[in-house]
Amino acid sequence: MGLRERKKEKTRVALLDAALDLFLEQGYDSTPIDQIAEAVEVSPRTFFRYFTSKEHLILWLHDQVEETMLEVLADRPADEPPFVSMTHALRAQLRTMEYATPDDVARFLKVRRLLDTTPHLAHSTFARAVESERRLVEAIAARQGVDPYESPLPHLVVTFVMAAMRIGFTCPADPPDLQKIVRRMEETLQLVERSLRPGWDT
Amino acid sequence: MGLRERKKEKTRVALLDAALDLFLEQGYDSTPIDQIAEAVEVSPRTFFRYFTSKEHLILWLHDQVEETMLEVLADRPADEPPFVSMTHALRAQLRTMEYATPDDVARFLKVRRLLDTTPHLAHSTFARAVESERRLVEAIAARQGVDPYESPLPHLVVTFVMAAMRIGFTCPADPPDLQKIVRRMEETLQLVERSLRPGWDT
DNA sequence: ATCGTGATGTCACATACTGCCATATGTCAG
DNA sequence: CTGACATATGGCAGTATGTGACATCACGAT
Repeated sequence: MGLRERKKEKTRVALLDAALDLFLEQGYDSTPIDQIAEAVEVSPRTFFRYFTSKEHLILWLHDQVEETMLEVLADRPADEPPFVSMTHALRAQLRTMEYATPDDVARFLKVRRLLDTTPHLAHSTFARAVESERRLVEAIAARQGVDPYESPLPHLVVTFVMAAMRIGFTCPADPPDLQKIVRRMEETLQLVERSLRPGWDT
Repeated sequence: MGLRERKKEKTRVALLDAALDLFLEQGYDSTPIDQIAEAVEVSPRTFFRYFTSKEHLILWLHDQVEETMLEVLADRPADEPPFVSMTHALRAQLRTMEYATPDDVARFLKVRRLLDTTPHLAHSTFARAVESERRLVEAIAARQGVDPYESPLPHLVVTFVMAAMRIGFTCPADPPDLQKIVRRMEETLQLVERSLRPGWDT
């Protein structure tokens, strides 16, 4: 990896970390872009070349999650029942979270805490989650060769599985503990699996 | 109802209708607030006294839906299984949509068409939907006397039922036909009911 | 008729973003 | 090592969203 790319990556992480700390310290709305740019000694104009908007700072981690889930989904055998594939994709993500680096864990928890105090950001996050689910639906529908806007089944499969993630994420972080969040997601997923009638998705 | 209130209501609807027509004509992003205010001969500052933001124009109808669902939920007998109460709340909403006034139907379909061409607005709408679900979860949890952040059950109940609404809403409106949308929501809800194992929510 | 309350308009202002062009810096070929 | 190219960055000007403060006007109760 060239010097250029490394430098860019460094700037991106620096902007993210500076922003998270400033947000937690003095509030999201009270932190202008200029201040974030100032903290990492970068022009405000440059900020928008790394993140399309202020919100995007918060959604960026989320985008990474979506990406890995789509990759796992693509690697599952094509003849596997879609619900099972989805549970695998979610569990792979849970494992990724369990074994994340301390820095990543810290960032995740900072975002999590921020969402508790800034409803607007929570909304954006859920909006992005819905968007992710739409892409997952399309992936599953494509694999089955059905039109996702004709059959509701792919949509239901995704909704049922992702419910576990959303519910686990919603429980208040007090104190913030990633392991606890992951465990709750796993428990909820098992509850969903138990609640469904065998063969419901055929 | 006094003249004052009637006038306010008239202004609100005028702003909404003018905005929807302008948005559909020339696009959401290309329509500044000033133009909407100009169209109903009101100062831009006044616009923000009726709608907290440009997005709020689109979310306003949605807020009405949430309100009626919460009311229906509150009227259901306390000993009814929560999942059944939720299905009643949703079906009440479906009936409201079926028998809406032509003006309301037109507004609904305009919003629906707008969401197809403006992803950003679709995101906001879904974010608001998640927020509504949160309030429904709290209502159901309160009725059962459980902490919604301890037990995942109220959350699952709401997610499962509202999935039908979301999926029905998502199908493309081509041509826009409210009856078709309502029918699709009802079908999906029945599919959800069939997919769940009896007694799953106890 | 009049007075108080609430709706509206006007102005000033902070902040989020965007386009444009000049400059600086990494990259690669010779 | 050097020059040419590509790309990242900075600065500036401009547009749009949203907010606070204050004056003015219209409705409504007495």
